[in-house]
Amino acid sequence: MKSKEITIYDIAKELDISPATVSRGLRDHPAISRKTKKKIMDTARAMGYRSNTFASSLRLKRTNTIGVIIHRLDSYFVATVLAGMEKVASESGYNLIISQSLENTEKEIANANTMFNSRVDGVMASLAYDTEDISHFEVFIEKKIPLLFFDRVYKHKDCPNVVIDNYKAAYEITSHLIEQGCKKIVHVTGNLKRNVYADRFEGYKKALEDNGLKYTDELLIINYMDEHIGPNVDAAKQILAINPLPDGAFITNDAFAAYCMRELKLAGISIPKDIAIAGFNNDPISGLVDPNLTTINYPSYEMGEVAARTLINHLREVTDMMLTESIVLKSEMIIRGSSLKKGAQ
Amino acid sequence: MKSKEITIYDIAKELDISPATVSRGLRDHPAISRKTKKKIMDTARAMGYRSNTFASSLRLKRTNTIGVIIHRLDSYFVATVLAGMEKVASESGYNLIISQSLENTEKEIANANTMFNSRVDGVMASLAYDTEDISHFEVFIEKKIPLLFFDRVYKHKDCPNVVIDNYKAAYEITSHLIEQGCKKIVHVTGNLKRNVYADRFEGYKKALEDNGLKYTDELLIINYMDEHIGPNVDAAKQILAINPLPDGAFITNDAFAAYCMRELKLAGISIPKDIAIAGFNNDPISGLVDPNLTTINYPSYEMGEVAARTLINHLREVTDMMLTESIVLKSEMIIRGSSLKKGAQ
DNA sequence: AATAAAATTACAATCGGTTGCATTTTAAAA
DNA sequence: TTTTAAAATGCAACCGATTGTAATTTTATT
Repeated sequence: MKSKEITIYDIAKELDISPATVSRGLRDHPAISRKTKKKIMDTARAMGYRSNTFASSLRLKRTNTIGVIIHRLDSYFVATVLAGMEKVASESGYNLIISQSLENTEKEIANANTMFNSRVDGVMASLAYDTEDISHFEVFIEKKIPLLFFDRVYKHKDCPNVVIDNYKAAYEITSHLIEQGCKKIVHVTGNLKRNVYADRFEGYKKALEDNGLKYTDELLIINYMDEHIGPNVDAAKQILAINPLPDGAFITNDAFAAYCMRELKLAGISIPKDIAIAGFNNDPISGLVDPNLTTINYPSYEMGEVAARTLINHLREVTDMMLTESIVLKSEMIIRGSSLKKGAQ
Repeated sequence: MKSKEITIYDIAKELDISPATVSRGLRDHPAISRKTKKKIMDTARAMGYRSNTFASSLRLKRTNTIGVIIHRLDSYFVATVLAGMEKVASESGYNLIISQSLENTEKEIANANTMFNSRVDGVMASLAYDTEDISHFEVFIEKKIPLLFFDRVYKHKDCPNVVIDNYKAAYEITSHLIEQGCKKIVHVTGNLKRNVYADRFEGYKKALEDNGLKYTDELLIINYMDEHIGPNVDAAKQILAINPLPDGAFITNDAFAAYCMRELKLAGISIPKDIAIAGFNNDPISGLVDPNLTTINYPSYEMGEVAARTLINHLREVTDMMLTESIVLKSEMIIRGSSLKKGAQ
């Protein structure tokens, strides 16, 4: 004998008014008098009424739900972005539906379809490792469902994106390594088709060039960049295989850099004396490894907040996000022991 | 001119049959002939039909959505649990709505209400740091919406929980410290009202007792256990303030333990020689700090999978989870350098 | 070919909230 | 008191899928 669900019809009957008035009263419609509104509100509370979102969504064609597609939940960076998004969304009365592609394009396509069928009001996405064709996102654009990319973005005229200046950050941190005396800096990074890695690579190369250092392909180590394959030794091994040994390494992920550092240390390399290391993200791990890791502070929580706020404001027609091409957040270098060949500053 | 949404009525008109047949055809109802079904399916695909979930939910009183309430997304442990949940849920056609309490009971209450109003089919929750009264969850129980707790659980006759044996794990790791020669072991942990911390505390005390060591309140350091307050030095300071200095520490969170280790090392303490350290969770950080941290492997991803599977099977009436009181997952100790006073094994 | 049985398909009500427009009530003006 | 305007409320259709029951068609049986 489950307690029956209360509807506006029940409230209407109770107060002997029409359901339409109840509906308007509950939504604070101006055509309803103060007095009636109060009666309705009170009765609704007393009877334990809760609005049926489906009936409402069915009528209004809105869900107050935002879909988020990310590559994986269990990454410090992603979890932090999500935390920021969730905060803003929940403050604004939106629910978040989150799904992970696990770096797999097939799954990303499936997720996009699920979101589409769930009729989310908007979508925030960060692409999987090797997604190139984004036609699975076209459905949103066609149906005018706002779509926004963050971090791993795709430049599309109908999709704003929220990013940091990866090029500049990479340029800056590479320059720092050079300034510390590095002459041969390897770059460990991910799939160069992804904007984040491509931009960092360009920044890195430009810094070398501007400082009279020559870039050769030998210096580029492409890696899967997965924090979760556990102690990854491949990259470290590849570094060690280079002859003569590099004296600097710019690794585009702190967790990954931490694993490399461990392997290098095990191989008897001294950091930063033999090789100076710089990471990316300002993962908490960067402050815990020995020596502490020089890195780029990536405002992940803020990125989540900004992305969510931008999308929600657009949904509410507060602002038109389609006027925006991209939002670039501030990032800054954090210099720590792992790169200080010249000794502490 | 946004393309109009296709409904079963459109398909019905196109094929000159009734909407009822279309509905049944799409859901593979046995009363519809093979031939008609095929026609319906093909036309639906051709016309770009997508089912309207609200209309369906309104009718069926189901949402295929599961609510998850956690304390915070940006915690390694939580993110990993969520990853496991998301995997299982998405495989089974369920969406996950995730909201974080940020360790705040007020927000947890608000989240529970949102979930309730969103009419989730079921809920998985891990309690906030100091939630004691769980009456905000009673609505689910009253409305027979299955509710399951994981990790930070609350024993309630209508709510199964998924946990590890915190008592045993703590007993084991404390015994290990003792076996390594520790005579004075401090315990750094969280709010003892939370089962996870209470159970670990009991296991720790029992291990001391069984080995003839005396427990005194001086050895207990209660801390907020937040990985995100950044370099937390309080606990480390408190340890250093104890006279004579302890020779062992069991800290119930790896990230937290890592921060403590850093502070202790800065204070000139040698680990494990002066103080042996043990953590909890098997956070990746445990394998990166120096020395590597002895810890308990907490099967977080598996916990997420198990919790989600249990709830979904219940929703699908495959199994009746209400027959289960709790599911205890295996955990095991991982011995690493931070606790090996007697040298590597 | 006639009839019964089985297999398909259609009708119409339902789920609960929303909203354009019509109607009633109340207040203000004449 | 009557007229008119403004404010408040009600009517009824609609959103799209589902389903019990009735109606129709097909197939099998004699």
